[in-house]
Amino acid sequence: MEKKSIIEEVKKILDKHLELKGQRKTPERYAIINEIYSFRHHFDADELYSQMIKKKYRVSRATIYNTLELLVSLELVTRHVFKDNLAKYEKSFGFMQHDHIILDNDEIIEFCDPRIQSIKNTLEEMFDVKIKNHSLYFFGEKNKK
Amino acid sequence: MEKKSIIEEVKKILDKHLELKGQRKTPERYAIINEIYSFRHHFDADELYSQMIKKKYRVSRATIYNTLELLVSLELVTRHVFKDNLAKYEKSFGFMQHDHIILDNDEIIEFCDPRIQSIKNTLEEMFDVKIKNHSLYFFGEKNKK
DNA sequence: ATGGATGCAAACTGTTTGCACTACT
DNA sequence: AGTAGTGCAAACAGTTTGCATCCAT
Repeated sequence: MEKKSIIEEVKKILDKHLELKGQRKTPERYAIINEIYSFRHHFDADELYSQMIKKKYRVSRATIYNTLELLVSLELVTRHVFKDNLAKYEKSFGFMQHDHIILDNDEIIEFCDPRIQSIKNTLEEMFDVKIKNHSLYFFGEKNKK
Repeated sequence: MEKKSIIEEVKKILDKHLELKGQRKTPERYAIINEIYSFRHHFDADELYSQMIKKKYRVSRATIYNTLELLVSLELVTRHVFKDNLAKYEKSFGFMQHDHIILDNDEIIEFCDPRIQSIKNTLEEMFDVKIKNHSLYFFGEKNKK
């Protein structure tokens, strides 16, 4: 049994979803997810757009935004709002879920803490709600040594 | 010894700050903080502006935004971004600090959990950073009974 | 062939900025 | 009197929308 690469699996998930929903398998959708999974870190809509234009793809901002929305709904991409009025995105399939520390110099530290899950569990019970996701950012600065 | 009302204390803090920094004690600044502390829940810049116009104050959006920024920096007001592209504000002096659960129907539940503090402490030690504040939102929906 | 998806540009929305005027110190 | 702060409107930036066209089915 062969291990599939992440991008292969991701495309398969997209494929399945499009078939199931009767949506079209346009080349743009695959080009965009391909590009997204080539990014190492966070990116914004315009960075994605520019990079695709530079690589001679023919895409529009509208399609970028449409596709990002689709991929976020499939949880293949995660959306962040670190600063105001600028959504950042991040590939999120096959990677460990994590939260972020945003430093003054715009450096971003990723971390994972199980206590956030236990807070979630407490809240679900306490308020009789189903929690679907969360957004957690700590803001700070490096200690001078 | 007499107990001061919250709005009195808040105005005194603003007063002290303005004196210390040599900034002017304009009537707009006091009118705005007065208005803010009359709101029971979260509000956005435009709600604040509209309410003040309705009450026949003469203020501009520029001053609203300037003053909100000032008050946030003094930690007399807290700024949230529940949805994109819309900052919400909330009075924050003399009230217990808390985080939020945002439900699908836009209902907002406030909660307080000490584990978030302990996560903060862990992170400060682990990454040698000083964390100044955080933003935590859970998103979910009410359970059907 | 048909209508879902795209590209393009214009519209939109919350916020910021420039500038002339006002009023606090 | 001098200048920080204001009101106003125009500018701005990221995102959304309307519409003609295209192309996956």
